[in-house]
Amino acid sequence: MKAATPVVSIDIVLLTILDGVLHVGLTKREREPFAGQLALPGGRFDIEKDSDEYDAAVRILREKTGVTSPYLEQLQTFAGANRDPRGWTVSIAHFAIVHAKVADTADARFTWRPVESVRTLPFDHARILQAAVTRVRTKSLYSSLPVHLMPEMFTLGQLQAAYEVLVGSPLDKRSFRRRMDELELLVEVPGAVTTGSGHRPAQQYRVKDGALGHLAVSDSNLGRKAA
Amino acid sequence: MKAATPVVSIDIVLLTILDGVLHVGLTKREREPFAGQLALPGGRFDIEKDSDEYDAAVRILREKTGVTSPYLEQLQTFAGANRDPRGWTVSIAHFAIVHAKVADTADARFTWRPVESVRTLPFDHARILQAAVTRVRTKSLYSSLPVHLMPEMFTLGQLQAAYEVLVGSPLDKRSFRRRMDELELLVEVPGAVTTGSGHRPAQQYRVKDGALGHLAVSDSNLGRKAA
DNA sequence: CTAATAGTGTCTCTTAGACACTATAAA
DNA sequence: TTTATAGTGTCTAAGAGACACTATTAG
Repeated sequence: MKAATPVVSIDIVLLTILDGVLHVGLTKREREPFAGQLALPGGRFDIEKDSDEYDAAVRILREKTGVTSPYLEQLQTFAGANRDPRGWTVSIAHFAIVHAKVADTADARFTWRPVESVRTLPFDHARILQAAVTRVRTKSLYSSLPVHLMPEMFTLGQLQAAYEVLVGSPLDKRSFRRRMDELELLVEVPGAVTTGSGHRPAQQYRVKDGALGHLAVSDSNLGRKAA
Repeated sequence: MKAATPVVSIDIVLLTILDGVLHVGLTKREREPFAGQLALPGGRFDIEKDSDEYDAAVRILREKTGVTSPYLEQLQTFAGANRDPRGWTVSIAHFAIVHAKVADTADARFTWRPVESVRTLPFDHARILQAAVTRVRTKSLYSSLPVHLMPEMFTLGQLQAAYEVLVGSPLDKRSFRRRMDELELLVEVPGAVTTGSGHRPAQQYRVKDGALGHLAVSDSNLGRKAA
């Protein structure tokens, strides 16, 4: 343990919504410490392959989970002597968001767990998860981040449901639609309408070309109902 | 160059306001590469002394600059193959804010430069500086971050001037004062009044006990005048 | 008296939140 | 006909921005 420089790794908090509940993707650890336990997917830099930390995060996410996320962002770096029993370590934490369809394609090694049901995790992964969830909830209040939870086509009702899961409270339907309209982020898919649902069909939307990648931001409170 | 794990360091963007202009603190590099050039102060972890990355940043800031900042925050981690000619490196960037009086106490090795006049810096330090300035400006719009640029006692006029430097545009005096009032962050210092200034004296204020350390946040736009 | 900053209220406009009914399809 | 969701307009209240004058001190 006399390495002059600590070991650096990347850990990824992968989030999605399944059955209306926020889930986090976990992998079973193959090695000690904590072998066999569920933990955040992570890995080391490959200084041959990775040109920067974003590259590395994309590669690690793909290799460990089979998922390619359209939304991947650096969260925060956690470093210290007490987070890993092997000694001083550094973790550059990221978070990623995928929609349920992509979530289904994840590896078998991979498990989705409702965020609320995850009590303990190895290392300081519970703290990292906590930080990621807080960040996602906060960003959902003032940005279009939740559209990344949507498949290519979706209805406004589905999108509102995603916002509600992330924000954690019900939103006013008309205020929500007004806001989405003002963001000018979505376009109707002509003729595409949900069907076979036993009620009035809904117009489907997709994200405007080029509008994804940078988040649309607004000052609004999304028509969140008061407590 | 075959280290399996990259070298990790901490770099710090230290900011203050001197003569009404935002300045960054730079140190002359003693070693290659870029020996003799001005760069952001930085250093390596000391896994004996530092218990986490915040600890390390505090220590490095103190050792390299002689400054102890009441405000120090992790900014972002920059990693990659092309940021340092020696190979793959990782820098956990932080930013710190001090008021002008503290700035004066900095080491002789240490130089303050107007942010706008800094064109090039070694490594990717120009990019790190850019990111820090952007973060500080953004946070100034909706939080009380600029009070950390103030000495213990200060007038509302001085505080407004600091906000204006960070935000980059003039603020409406009455809207600004109303906002400060609503934040309930400041208290008058009884009897303390500026004097000898050739004009009406001003009430001095200090930050309320315990109110520092977490930023007061508001949704307002600070009475910023429209462009 | 002049110069320079401190300090103080009100109006208006924008924006967010609250609210209820009709429309449409499947069973 | 029932059930379930889609879709649509307006009012109101709160908050932010804009605005002009008096007060006080040093020189």
